[in-house]
Amino acid sequence: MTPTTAARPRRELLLQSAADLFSAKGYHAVGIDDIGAAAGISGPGVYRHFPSKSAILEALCNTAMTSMLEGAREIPALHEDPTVALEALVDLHVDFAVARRTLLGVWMREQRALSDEVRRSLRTRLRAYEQPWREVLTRLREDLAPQEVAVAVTATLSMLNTAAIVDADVPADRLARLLRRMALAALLGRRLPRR
Amino acid sequence: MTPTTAARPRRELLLQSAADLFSAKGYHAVGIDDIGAAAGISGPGVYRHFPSKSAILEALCNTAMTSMLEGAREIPALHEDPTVALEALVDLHVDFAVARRTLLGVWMREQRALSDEVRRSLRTRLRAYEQPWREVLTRLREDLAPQEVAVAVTATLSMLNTAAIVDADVPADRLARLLRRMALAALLGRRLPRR
DNA sequence: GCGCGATGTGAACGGACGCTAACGTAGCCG
DNA sequence: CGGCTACGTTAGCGTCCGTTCACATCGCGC
Repeated sequence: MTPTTAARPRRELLLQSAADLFSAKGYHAVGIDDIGAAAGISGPGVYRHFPSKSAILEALCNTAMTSMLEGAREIPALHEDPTVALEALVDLHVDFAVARRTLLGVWMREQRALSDEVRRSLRTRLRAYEQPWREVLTRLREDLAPQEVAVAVTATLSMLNTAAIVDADVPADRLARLLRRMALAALLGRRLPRR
Repeated sequence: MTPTTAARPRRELLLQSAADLFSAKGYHAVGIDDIGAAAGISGPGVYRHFPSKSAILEALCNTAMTSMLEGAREIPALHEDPTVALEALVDLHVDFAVARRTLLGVWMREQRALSDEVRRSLRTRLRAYEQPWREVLTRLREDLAPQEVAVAVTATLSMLNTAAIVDADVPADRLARLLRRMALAALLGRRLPRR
């Protein structure tokens, strides 16, 4: 578990609590008082750490996005073989989706609650995240038009993100392996790619 | 297009307007006044047709669910060959997802706004919808544990539902074919199933 | 013509909730 | 100590919005 209450700075505690609450009940069903209470302070004390409720959500979504981008940036350059690169991308995303499921769930479901401006920024960063996927897939699937490549990537990520929603009665490593296989099959098509 | 305004009963118009608005802005960002205005009446007149705002959302979600269930119920019995049955299920869902994209989008994103009771009911019906998928897939994939089959089905549907979100710059039939292939590949695995 | 149900309207209520205000206290630094 | 900053607390303001009320209007059966 996380190092207990007092040691961890309040701001982190608030983010964690808010993530859990948003994930469980949805952004609009959670009040500022709830968030504060879950972090050990009550109500308006939250405003000592965040300027608004939506700023908390924004921070969570940005954390999620940053976490994703961080890992994926250098993958495609590392491998000449596009199949290997694709496998690396899938692995990376699956691991992330399984490990930070609540954060990912919040990001997926609560974007609507953000201002247009912030949403645009997040969408831009998402496109950046998808970029290496598209590049690699373009090399592997010459039968697909560019927009089809884009759709295939979006659809695959959507499938992988199920990890954030699924009931936890499947052990994490088994879930990860299953999703990994499904994603690669979906992206590469059923005719065996190689080997 | 749909038969114009006056002819169609107001209730249907309200549902259509609400679906469009919810899909575009999200449930919480849409006011009763907006819904009324979009349907040609204003504000509280909506309450002549629905008891509450959430009842409109409920009606929309139920329509979506019913529409899905209706088609899928008798598929698996029709075909002895599980592969054929699976293809039929995929086709059915893809067609639905492409044809009623706004409705599906609302159902996907706005469930949180419903009461627990209604949500439970919808989840139950969703499980019923997924049942034939699980049966067929169980026959085809003896390597998967039952929970894994369930996850695979959920993940696949999640991927197919991307059709409701994707930017419309891919023609519907091409989108449908792409998603169909991806779904079958994901479900059957990359080692060719047969033939 | 006359009740009467169905449908729509503008006005207003009431509760929830995000956020501000005013104030207390503890630690730190000179 | 004196004072500044960081962090909390309780009380309450203001607003938004779903919902209700009281009241028109229209069409229709008797």
